[in-house]
Amino acid sequence: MTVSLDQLQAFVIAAETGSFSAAARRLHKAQSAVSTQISNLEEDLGLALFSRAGRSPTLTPAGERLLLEARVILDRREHLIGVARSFEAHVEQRLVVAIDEIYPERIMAEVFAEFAEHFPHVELELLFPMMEDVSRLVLTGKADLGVMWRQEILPTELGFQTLGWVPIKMVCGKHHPLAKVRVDWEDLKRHRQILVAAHSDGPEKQRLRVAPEVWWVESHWVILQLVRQGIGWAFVSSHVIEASPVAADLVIPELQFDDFDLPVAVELVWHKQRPCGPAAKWLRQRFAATRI
Amino acid sequence: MTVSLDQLQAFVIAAETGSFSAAARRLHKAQSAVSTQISNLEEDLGLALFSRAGRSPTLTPAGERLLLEARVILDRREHLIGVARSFEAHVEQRLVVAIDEIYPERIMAEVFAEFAEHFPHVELELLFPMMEDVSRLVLTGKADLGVMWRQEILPTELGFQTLGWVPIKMVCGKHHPLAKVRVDWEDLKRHRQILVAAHSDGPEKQRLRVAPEVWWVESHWVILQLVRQGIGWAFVSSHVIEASPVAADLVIPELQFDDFDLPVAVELVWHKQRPCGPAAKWLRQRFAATRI
DNA sequence: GTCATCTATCTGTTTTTAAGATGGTATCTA
DNA sequence: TAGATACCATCTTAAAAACAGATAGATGAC
Repeated sequence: MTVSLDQLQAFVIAAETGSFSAAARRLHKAQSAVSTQISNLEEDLGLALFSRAGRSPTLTPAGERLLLEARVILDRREHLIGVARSFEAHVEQRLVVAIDEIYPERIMAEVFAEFAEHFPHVELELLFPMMEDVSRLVLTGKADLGVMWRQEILPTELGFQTLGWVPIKMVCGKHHPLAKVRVDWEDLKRHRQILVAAHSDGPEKQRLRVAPEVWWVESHWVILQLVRQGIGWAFVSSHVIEASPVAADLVIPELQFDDFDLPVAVELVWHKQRPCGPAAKWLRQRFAATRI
Repeated sequence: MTVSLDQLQAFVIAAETGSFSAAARRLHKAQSAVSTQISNLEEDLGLALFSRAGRSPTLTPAGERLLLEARVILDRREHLIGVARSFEAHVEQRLVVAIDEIYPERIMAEVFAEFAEHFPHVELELLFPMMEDVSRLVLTGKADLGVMWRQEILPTELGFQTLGWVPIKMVCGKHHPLAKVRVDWEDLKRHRQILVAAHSDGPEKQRLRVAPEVWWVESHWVILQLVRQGIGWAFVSSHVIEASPVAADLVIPELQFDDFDLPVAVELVWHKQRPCGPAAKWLRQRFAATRI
């Protein structure tokens, strides 16, 4: 005879309830069944799991230790069944989501925390490319879903939906010449602008370009580091500025022209022809339900 | 009906052999048994594990995935049984070994590699205290076994056995005044000696003291760093010097007096009254079998 | 002491599992 | 193309295991 899952189940429940009878009740079996199962298990293992001295059985040291192992095995069975159910429901084995850094991290974390609960068996890959790179990844099938800035021209193969608007602020370093003046449009043109760089070369890349002199940087966080050093000014979404460790050294100057806080639309993007599995569908709805 | 270990076993073996019949032979069962077990498992999980199109069954994508899970579960069963056997054999759950740094690391690594194979279920804690601290740990029960320098006065509660002799060399930095001369005993007294520091204050601590001016340092590796800087000279076991990343900057000067390479005896130490379990016994024998 | 509750064990029954036999199918060879 | 071989599914029957129910002994609460 060999250690079976039923034996382990009886063992674990008995250890939890502290009584074979109670375990039998919880398992909808007769008390004798549980009693013999545990007895058999003990014989198989060659040691006593419970001490039957008193009224109710108590775990021996070996029992304590093996209880941990038994729980692991039973958990793994649940896990296996969960994975099987995912297959049954045609849940994706793997989901790749590309998200622009302008999407607020806090909300993202909430969404994916829930996702992990609903789809514990889906392997998730999160990419953080820049701007148009998101749509490129979705277009080429390297990502299943994308979250990105609204683009004027989006390939027709892609479906999209607006998630909300992220306010964009002009930001510069504490000691930058623009830090202390009311800035007008011409002032911006006179200083170096630091822009988000994307791998792909599209018209979108230039949309926020104001100054003739620009640097391209592939990370918002690095941009803020550069801005802090006084190397130039930049348009950055406010939540990135707030969450930045260098926020204290940054200034959001007053603007002379019509209160520029250009809200940028954030879009959810997917490929129309590629069918969405349940996990992707759920994510789409969840993202859409959370207005920024 | 529920997923059972026998089913998983049949599944895994069938996947490994690529044939239900072969799996049946390996399991010493009839082919029909394996066939129905896998069939039942598939029904339980609600999906096909194998595709029966061709001559021999091949895993479906779901089968591939679930094979990993099944293997984990079966491995954990083996593990559980292993832990149980340890209890049966009264193997220690946990073993604490205190080892002086002068014991050669390479040998130590070999010994514990073998130990891990023989006693995969024993939780091991390795401590590296200095000199007499080893015997203190063994004496107070904080360690089960100790490996240390021979001490002149060892508490009578401790049993011990010599493992071998480690040659001790006098070492100094490349630019130290002693580096270029034939050193005599009086020379040593004139320069700062760097000694191994122990937490406990015993006579042993002073045994290797030669110079009036000394520093105490609790790590051989740090001692060599200091020696390299020319801060002083030290007695250090040669394997520590050789294994040191700063070996190139160190010098072992010629000695004028009777070829000092004071071999220090390395002892295995245990507490006489505390009974040794199988794991400790094995370790003692293994250490003793390996002469340094 | 009495009562309620627990566990171990026995007994007969039910369920599950295994083996053996059979038939159908794919693959290889002559 | 026919035959041989190895494979899997299925059916039937026999063996084994698991189960419920009953009972007896033990423990702790009152």
